[in-house]
Amino acid sequence: MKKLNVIFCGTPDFSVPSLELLHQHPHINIAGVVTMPDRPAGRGQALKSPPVAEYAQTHKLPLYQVENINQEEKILAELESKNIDFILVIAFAQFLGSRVLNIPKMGCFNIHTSLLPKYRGAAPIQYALLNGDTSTGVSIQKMVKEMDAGDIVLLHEMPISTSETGGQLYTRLKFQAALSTNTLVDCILGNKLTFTKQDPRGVSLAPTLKKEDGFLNFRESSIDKIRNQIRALDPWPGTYCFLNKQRLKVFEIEKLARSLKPGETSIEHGHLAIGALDGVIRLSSVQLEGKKICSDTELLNGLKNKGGEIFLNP
RNA sequence: CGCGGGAUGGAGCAGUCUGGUAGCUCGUCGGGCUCAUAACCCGAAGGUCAUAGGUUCAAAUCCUAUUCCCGCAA
Repeated sequence: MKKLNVIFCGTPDFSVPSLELLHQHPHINIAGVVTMPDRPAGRGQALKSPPVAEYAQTHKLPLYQVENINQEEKILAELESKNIDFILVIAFAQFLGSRVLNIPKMGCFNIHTSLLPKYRGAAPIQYALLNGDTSTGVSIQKMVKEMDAGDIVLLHEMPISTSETGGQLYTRLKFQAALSTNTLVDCILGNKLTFTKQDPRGVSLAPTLKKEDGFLNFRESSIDKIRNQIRALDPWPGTYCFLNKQRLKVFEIEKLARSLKPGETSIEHGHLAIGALDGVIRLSSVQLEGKKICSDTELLNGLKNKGGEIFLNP
């Protein structure tokens, strides 16, 4: 059987297992890997390659690192000349213009980590958890010019456990995405692709999260909302409030059988407690800026100024 | 050299500026009180102050270098 020529577009570690399975597939030839440029990252701001770029370099795949593929005339012309069968896009972080969409004969397929048409956009995993959904999944859509609006080719539903964090779900979806990639390839090779239009009534959006989305507004939130916010945004961007004008990350909370007004705080019995809309929350695992994660009891043991209003807004 | 905080008994911290007996809140162990207790009272153990040099009569503290941890930013 003739090998299919494929271009892979992706950037973070999330994309790597899918690229790996694709690369190892006997009937696939990776004609190109497109990813973001190296960026300064982390403490010290050392230049760092995206994980997909590292994989491509290790396995000597043709690599294109570009800020915006749509503006790279030379690379576009080169890819157009390669007789590409399809393009696979996973967590690429770039929008594909019509010129790119028209490169492959079969079209461009995108792996999206929600059950489309739900949660179109950049942060579907977090939004599923923020909303307390009990299931999510992996969708593969045939890309069109509108973001995540293409016909559905493949759906795989997965249950979400009540205590699952964003990081844990991310990891599970990462490997399911790779399995779905394989299924997609099998469907293409067997000529068994089906295309299902997205139901416009089910569309919802999951726009890119900002740091401020991690701010815990106890005064105006229910306990369930706070709990979902904490697990959805763990490990990124993380959730926080303020303690004596210092940033305090919050990792775990408990419900306390006490009575406090929404926004009111208390530090009795070694508990850092604050009132939410429908009950009292204990911040049982926290981290002060520059410090390590510890329990609220440990934090209070070392705290000198234990009086007054301890939570402040930015 | 992106900005900044930190390393002190088992935990979280103070003490460092201004060098001179190792301190606080807990935990642990022993005892007491109590019907009882996560509560209260009394007592005890436990630290070569991250590492290596230097200054000094004397260094957790001042100087130099190194290692490790973390927040921001990306």
